[in-house]
Amino acid sequence: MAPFEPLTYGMLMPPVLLIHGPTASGKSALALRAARALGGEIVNADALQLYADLRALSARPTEAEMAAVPHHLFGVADGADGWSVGRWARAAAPLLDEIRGRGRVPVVVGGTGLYFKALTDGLADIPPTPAAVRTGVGKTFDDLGEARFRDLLASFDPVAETRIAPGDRQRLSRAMEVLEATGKPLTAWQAETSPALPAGAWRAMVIEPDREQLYARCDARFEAMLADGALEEVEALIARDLHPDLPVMKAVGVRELAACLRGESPLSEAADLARRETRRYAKRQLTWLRNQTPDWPRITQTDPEAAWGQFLAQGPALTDLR
RNA sequence: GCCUGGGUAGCUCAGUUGGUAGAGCAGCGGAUUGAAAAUCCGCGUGUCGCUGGUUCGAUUCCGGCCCCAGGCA
Repeated sequence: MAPFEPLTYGMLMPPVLLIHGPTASGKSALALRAARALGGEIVNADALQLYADLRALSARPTEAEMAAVPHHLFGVADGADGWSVGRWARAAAPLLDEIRGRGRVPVVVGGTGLYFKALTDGLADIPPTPAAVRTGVGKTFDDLGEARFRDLLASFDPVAETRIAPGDRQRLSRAMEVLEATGKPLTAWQAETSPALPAGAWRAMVIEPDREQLYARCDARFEAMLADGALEEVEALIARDLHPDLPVMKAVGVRELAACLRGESPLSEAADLARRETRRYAKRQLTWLRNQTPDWPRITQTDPEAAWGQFLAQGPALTDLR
């Protein structure tokens, strides 16, 4: 791994450290360890830890942990207010600059691969689309059916239509939505993308534990979440009667625990299903890591001390990060 | 010890009138540009309990053995 190249802007700005890994892999603890070693501040890159509503179920760091080291973008959003990659990136980019400007190392940690990609590869600079356009497009999709919807999309943005897999209503709708809201094809926007972080400005690592061990940790952690009040949390969340399409409502465990609270299934069954969904989620993350960040250094240890040692052993000297 | 039923995929099971087998669930692989804990695509992963026999060929038929469940002793 090459040492950091001098940054092109600002002089001697500390680099950004990115810590990515599947759920329950020990990311938060490692981030804490890294932040302590580097004089860093932790920045959340997890789509669900953004929301104030889900403390236990999203495995957000504890109050004590957040007090020990500065933490940013944890629990800052209201569940009724759905965030997106774009919104996160618009909040994170200036924050990273600000932290670095103070001479501190931002330690970006989370399980949302797309968020990291927005940093390292960039995100198309598409203006937010009005909610009305989105609902309208959804209705059009229902009215036309996928085949005719695709034909319509293809007449304006054939590249997008070809690229999107069969049945992927979400992406087909998004392509149409951007077209309608901006008058410009999604793929044209995407072609103009540039990274938010310059290539030499960051160092990354991926925690990739043995799968069996990871699944066991997922199972154990769900039990801990229940003990930590996850059920009560979901009860409060469903009492808000939010729109089911909002990201908070899609967090792993919400649907299962809500069914249990409605008396539709015993807790043991809800927990079984939630654990299964957690494992599936972890598997999807592993697929992302393997294929989207193949050249990021691998950490196999889940213990923070051991993991940090593993990182130092395969990266540049600690001084290069400071 | 005897009788009956059963041993086939990780689990629950189906099936093959003899040509090495298939469902559900679990699982695995992949895609991923503003819902990404989302959304979508793809894939049976197997000493058919063991061992002899009959047969060109046995998971299937026959014998023996082992294991599990229930019943009788």
